[in-house]
Amino acid sequence: MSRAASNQNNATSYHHGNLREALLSAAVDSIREQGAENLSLRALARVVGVSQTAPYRHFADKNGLLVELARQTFDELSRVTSERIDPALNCADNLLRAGEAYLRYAIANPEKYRLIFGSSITQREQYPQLQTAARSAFNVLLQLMAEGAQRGEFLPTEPMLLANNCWSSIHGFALLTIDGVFARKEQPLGFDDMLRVHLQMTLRAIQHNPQHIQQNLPDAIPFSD
Amino acid sequence: MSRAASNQNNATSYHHGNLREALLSAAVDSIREQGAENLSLRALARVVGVSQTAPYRHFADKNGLLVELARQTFDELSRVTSERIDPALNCADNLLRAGEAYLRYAIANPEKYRLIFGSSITQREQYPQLQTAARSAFNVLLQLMAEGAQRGEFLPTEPMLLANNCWSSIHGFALLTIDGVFARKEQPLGFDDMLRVHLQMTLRAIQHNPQHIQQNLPDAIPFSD
DNA sequence: ATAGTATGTTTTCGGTGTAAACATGCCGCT
DNA sequence: AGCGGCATGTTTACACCGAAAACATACTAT
Repeated sequence: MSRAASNQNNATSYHHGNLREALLSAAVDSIREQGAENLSLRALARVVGVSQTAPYRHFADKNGLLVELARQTFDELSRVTSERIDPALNCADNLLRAGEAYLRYAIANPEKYRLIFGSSITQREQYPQLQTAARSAFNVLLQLMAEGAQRGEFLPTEPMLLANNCWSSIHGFALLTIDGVFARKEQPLGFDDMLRVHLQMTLRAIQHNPQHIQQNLPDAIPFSD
Repeated sequence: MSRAASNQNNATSYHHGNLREALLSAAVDSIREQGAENLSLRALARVVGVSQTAPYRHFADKNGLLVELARQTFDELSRVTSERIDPALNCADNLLRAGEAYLRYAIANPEKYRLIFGSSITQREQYPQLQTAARSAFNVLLQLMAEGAQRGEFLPTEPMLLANNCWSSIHGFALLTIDGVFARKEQPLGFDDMLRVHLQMTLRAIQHNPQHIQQNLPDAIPFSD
């Protein structure tokens, strides 16, 4: 609010006043439209109305800008998932709720989701902020697994193994959906039902008590006979 | 063998004689080393020893070359998975076998695997050969699901829903592994065991009879107590 | 008021994809 | 055998990109 707001969009001023945020915002628009692969710093500069090298005052290079976007995306993922976890509910339901939030975020923001996992960003290991944000997002899941295992809802094994499985399953579903790989016209269900069925099966993979399975399944998975 | 072989590597000949295959081979090397994002047609031409626009005689554009590589990769995936399916075995075991072959191929060829799903290739819908190859690979899984459901090994629901779940789970695991996202030093198991545990859980998600679950699990999933 | 510094610009380099016009030489037909 | 057409490769050219270096501007703290 202090300086940036007082100066933003003043066409005659030499200093933009808000360039960093303006670039990030334009970058989000750009990757939404053409993907992170096609992001051009020069094009961003043009959109924002600034010289082609001005972005380098705010980001070491193109990769640096992408890293910042990815960091924000991990934080948003942490938020939407942890928001849906309610300590009053059991872990199975919390997994379904957080999983659905995760998938809906990924599918609503496909290019941002691709960005945080894809290979557009290089040398991730050199950006500790990025590692930290990613780890925080994973910890939401890991903690849920630990609690579920402890409470006997999930298999009594290492929470890391449970988390790896859940994350793989949900991550894979997100990407296959985003990439349009599921042949939509051949699907027996609409997308919302598909999503819930997938999450139910994902839960089933790690649930401990078979009677839970018998109780839960018929609600969500349509049987053929 | 006919003309290409008789003329290959003749340094003095104007015509390369083998350019298409030489480019594809060089492209595989290149994406193995630097990823598909960094593939440069000009660099390929240089490696092969040909002018920078010669590749355009064999591929409409860079995307066309990548599409051909992707098509080959899908075919290889179809082969390695279907090779491991043995009609004499039950469907659960066949899923574990084919799943392991799929994962090992993906992990041994990370850049090729990324290529076939990532966004390096654009306008996939314009390449029917690519769609066909992808569909063939998926059909290996889909047919296994149909048989498993019919035999009562898997949940009695639409094979497509079973296949979506398995594929998501295995695909997600492959990508998280390839992308180095699993924090390796925090894993309680070595990679081979991690892989088998994941496949067991993936199977568990769709297995019908709880007693199968009780039988199968202790073999592969280490319990904490 | 002014010095220092953060920010933005100009210029320049080497790299890329790819279109257009041109050169070469293999293959089939007479 | 010779010749013409066509597949294949080359030259040249253009517009774009990331990024480094030297320079210009104006905000901020003293």
